[in-house]
Amino acid sequence: MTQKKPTLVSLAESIGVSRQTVSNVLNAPQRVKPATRERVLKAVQESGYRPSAAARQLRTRRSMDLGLRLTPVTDGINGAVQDRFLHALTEAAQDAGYRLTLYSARDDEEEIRHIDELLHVADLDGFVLTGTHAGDPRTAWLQEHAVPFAAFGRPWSRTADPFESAHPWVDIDGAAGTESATGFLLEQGHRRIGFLGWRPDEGLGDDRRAGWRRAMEAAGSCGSLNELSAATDDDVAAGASAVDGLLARGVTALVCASDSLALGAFAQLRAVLPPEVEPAVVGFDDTPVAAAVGLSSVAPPVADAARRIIAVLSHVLAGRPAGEGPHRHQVLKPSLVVRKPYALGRTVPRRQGG
Amino acid sequence: MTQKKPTLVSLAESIGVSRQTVSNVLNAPQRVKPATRERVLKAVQESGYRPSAAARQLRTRRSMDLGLRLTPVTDGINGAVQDRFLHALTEAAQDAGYRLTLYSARDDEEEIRHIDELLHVADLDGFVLTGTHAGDPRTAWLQEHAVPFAAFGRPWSRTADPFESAHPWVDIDGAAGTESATGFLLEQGHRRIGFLGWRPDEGLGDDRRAGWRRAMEAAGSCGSLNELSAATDDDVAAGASAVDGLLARGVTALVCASDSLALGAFAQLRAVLPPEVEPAVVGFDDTPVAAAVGLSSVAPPVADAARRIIAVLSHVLAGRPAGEGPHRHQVLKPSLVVRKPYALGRTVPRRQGG
DNA sequence: TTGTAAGCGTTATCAA
DNA sequence: TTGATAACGCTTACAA
Repeated sequence: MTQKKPTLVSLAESIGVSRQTVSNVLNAPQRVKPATRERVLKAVQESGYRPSAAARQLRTRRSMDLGLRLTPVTDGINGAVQDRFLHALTEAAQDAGYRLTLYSARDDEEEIRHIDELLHVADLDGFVLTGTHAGDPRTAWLQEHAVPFAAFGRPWSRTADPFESAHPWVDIDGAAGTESATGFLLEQGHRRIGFLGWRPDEGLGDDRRAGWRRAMEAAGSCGSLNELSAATDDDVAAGASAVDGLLARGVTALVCASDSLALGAFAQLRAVLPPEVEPAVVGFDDTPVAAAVGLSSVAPPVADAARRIIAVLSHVLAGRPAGEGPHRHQVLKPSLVVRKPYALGRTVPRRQGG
Repeated sequence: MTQKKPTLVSLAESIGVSRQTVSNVLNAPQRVKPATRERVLKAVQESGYRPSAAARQLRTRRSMDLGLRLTPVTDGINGAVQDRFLHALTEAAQDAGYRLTLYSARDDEEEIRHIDELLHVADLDGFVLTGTHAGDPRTAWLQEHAVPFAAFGRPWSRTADPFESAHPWVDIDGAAGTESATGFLLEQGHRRIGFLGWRPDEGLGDDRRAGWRRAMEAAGSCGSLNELSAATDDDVAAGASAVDGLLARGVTALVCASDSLALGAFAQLRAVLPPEVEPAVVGFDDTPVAAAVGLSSVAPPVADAARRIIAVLSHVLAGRPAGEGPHRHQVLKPSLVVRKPYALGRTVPRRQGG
């Protein structure tokens, strides 16, 4: 039943060639005479021989294994993005001949320790970084130690140009996303469109806010833009409680930095507005929650991003020159998913705790 | 900057002992004289030496690596369970000294091919199976090939006793979950409580239906139970469209086999019932969507399950006898999370009795 | 075009 | 208690 696994040697012996010939057939077929090549390949097929990754790794110093940190699911809503990303990344890595090893870390420092450990112990070939932010210690560490990696997220910095960055990265154009969301609301006739986002972060959040601002300014709404913008924590309750202030300033529609915020805002608007007025809210990330409650949302092409990340990273790992191959810095445009809200309820959402 | 990685040999030379002594300090400390042991350990610390997994694996034939399939996120709602499970599993594996390798497969046959491949190539020590079902070809294959594994999900079968199963598994007691959900609705005064589930599957779905049935029978509702039960696909739309038929049969409250179904049913009830009537619906899995919408739901202890799976599996892999150590077959009771619709973020968890 | 020799870093075996 | 020797399965360099 369970057959003993053939090795290069046992296979070579069984067909009367040296183990080197078999290795060549697999790694440098052109060096082997077609006739013997055929014979060897047939034997490989029949025996089900697969080279041992450990042995190969020991010799070549390449593990064909990539590392990815799994961040704790904070909120469950925005966590869905990680889920989709992970899945696409697994498939892309698999297709490219790489395996994916997960590790879990609470913060950047812990992640660095894990990377260091995995580098020593398992000889990982490279890493995929997610959630890059201003002053990210991980990119610095990896570059210092000459570890190949690609980031999902540009290197946020006020001073440096991300397109000059030494490491490859793929990112979503958040600004373009909120810009098109704002454009959509403008088309619907809204003029005082608010933005509900996070506190200034020199990163993701500011980028999304910038897109809204750009669209508003292009539409001629200058001057009072600051008062249409709110900055809070990233959860449903915070989204709900920010709404009243914005309404007081005459806001009739909202672009949000996340689906969590959007959902909170949406629920609150449902509670406050007259029943015949449909709340005009657009979220960000197109999570299952948005789909479930019928919330419009900006949909980042995470699966595409994952594939591109593997493409650049494996290009780098193959030792190919940076000039050819996939672009080392890519910004992907999100799309807008427009939905009609379900009638889920009219109750007032409340802030947890106090 | 980047220091050259020390090896067993270089480390041994640097302190003037044989490489074997260093190896012994690490793997069989009791065989080494305390004095030298100290000396070696100190050198290990200072040099930051870590044994190479590949070399060790080549020698010991153990990879300290476990495999897990990542199933495609079908619906996004129920997928959240996989996310939580994966996270807990990663941490547990990490803590137990194992690494986790992911692979993606569309169906059981493809999974088996991947397992076979990973076994040959990467010498994985074991696998974690999820989503077991009646007539599962994977368990058969793994047993036939003597591959260690543990399943999240009992071996569903009409004939065989799952507790007699040869392989370890951990499962959620779905019936207990729906039973307590039904009990909760009974307490609220409902009498005609419907069940909205999937078509008969000799597995997960039937189990959840059975719990509802048990609670209803215990409450004296015999006879007409079948007409209170509906079976559909597992998505929001199907949940919504099943509602009318159930209402026509006098159902006043619903226990659902998933949050997708529950959400659909809930939305439909909101649309159909008079505004002052709060729909009484309980979902299953306690997904972020349920939390966001304020839907009561049965919460399976997935994180706990993940930890227990790693515990049994690593017990098996350590070659320990089945008699001692963690139980090889474990059924975990879910809890019921009671929410008020749209009381966003405000949850009242209830403990499940007995 | 094919075969031989050496070595990747570790642990198992056994002798000192 | 310690150390020498021999693998584990593979690839690289070089010789035939």
